[in-house]
Amino acid sequence: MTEGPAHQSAESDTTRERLLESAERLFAERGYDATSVREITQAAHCNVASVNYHFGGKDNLYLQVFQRRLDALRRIRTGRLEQALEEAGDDADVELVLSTFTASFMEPLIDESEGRLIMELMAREMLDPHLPRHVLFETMIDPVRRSLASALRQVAPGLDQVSAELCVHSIVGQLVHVIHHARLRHGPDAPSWPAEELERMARHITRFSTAGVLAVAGGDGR
Amino acid sequence: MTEGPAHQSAESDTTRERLLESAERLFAERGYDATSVREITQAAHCNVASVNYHFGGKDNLYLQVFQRRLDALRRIRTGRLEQALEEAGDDADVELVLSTFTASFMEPLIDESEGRLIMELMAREMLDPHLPRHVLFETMIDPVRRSLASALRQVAPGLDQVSAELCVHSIVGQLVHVIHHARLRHGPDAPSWPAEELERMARHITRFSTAGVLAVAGGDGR
DNA sequence: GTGAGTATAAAACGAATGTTTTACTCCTGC
DNA sequence: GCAGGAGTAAAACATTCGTTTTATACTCAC
Repeated sequence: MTEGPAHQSAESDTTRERLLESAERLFAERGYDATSVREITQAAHCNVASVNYHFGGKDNLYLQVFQRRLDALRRIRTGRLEQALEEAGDDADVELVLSTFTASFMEPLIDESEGRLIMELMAREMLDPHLPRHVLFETMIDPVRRSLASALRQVAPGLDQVSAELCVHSIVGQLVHVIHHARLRHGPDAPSWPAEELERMARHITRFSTAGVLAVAGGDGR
Repeated sequence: MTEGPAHQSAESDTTRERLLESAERLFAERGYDATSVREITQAAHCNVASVNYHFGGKDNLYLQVFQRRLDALRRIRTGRLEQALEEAGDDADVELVLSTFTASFMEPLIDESEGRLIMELMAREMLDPHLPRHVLFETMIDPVRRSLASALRQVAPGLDQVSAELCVHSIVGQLVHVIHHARLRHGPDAPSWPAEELERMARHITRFSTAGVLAVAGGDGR
């Protein structure tokens, strides 16, 4: 009576999995330092010592939270681009690349909370690193940047490597800004964000950046 | 001998001012939670109790660090835009607005460390708020956004209010991304960042965004 | 000179942190 | 039946945190 054994969604999972889920949510909402091991274990309905038993410490639990999601997220980002370029063949253009990338970037923010949390975690980690220096870059940021730069150069032949990287910066900067903006508008603990607003942002960023890339690729006159 | 009375730059200032400077630097480097009152007072060469004596607490010290800089920074951002529009008169165009705003946004990152620190602080505060909700928005973000949106609509008459705000989002997103990118490249404790690299970024963002704004303002065909 | 007020310093306080120790309950293999 | 490992829980651990208290110089008005 006093202890409901299965009245919550993920109650039947392993303690280890419950810890990962609670930690992911709390780290994303409050950051590494502001989240205590006691809060995590309380949310996971288990003892304080569980974190050290299953993960060896708070820092390694934080690392495992990232490693569980990063590979899948990187494959989505890079895979969608390659797939779209392949399907379009010779019809591929800058707008296709940008709408595809923008969509793959924003999808996790809409449909499921899983992806939104790892985006929040990455944004925090960029500003306040608590992971080994290479983790985020080697398994996520650098491959995605290279993938987008390569795709842009395929559809905009006038784009040299340096300009392509600058355009990647402009596009990613706009998209990351969406995350910050959406959190400030709807709060950090909202389960998901309104799809129509995000889609309006996606259409704008695609249009804005398509013109930007073409201008940079085509020299001053076009 | 053991106590150098004036061997440091700001040694002769008041304890209150030394606290503000140490706090600004440490909060910018490590964030609010990761910076302890003891670290701040040690860096300011004074006692732990000084923070509570002069500011009433860590949270109010943090607030005062912001209030000391925000007004000046807002005036730079908005003032430069009005000044440039006034001087150019009828020759004002989108590129002028964007190069002016980009320059005013990036200048604090180059010439002096004072401005760079408040930029870092604002970036952290956006992700992990520790100020009263309204401070950052009412005295900084909203006025600057309105100023840039207004300037854009003056030089791009086809731009409606909603599209102008979306363009502001795109431009600010790129510029904020520069700060994050520069810190990751050159470390959070670098006194300033290489001017030539920032100027290259500024030129790119201006060109990229000019084309973006014109495309959004001009409808699909132009 | 003296007392009120200001500024600084040293020490102590209670609370919260991550981690470790210890004990208890299962379950499994034999 | 029982040794032994895995999982969990309660308690204690040492540290660190922001803050408060107490005491000590210094200044200036009277």
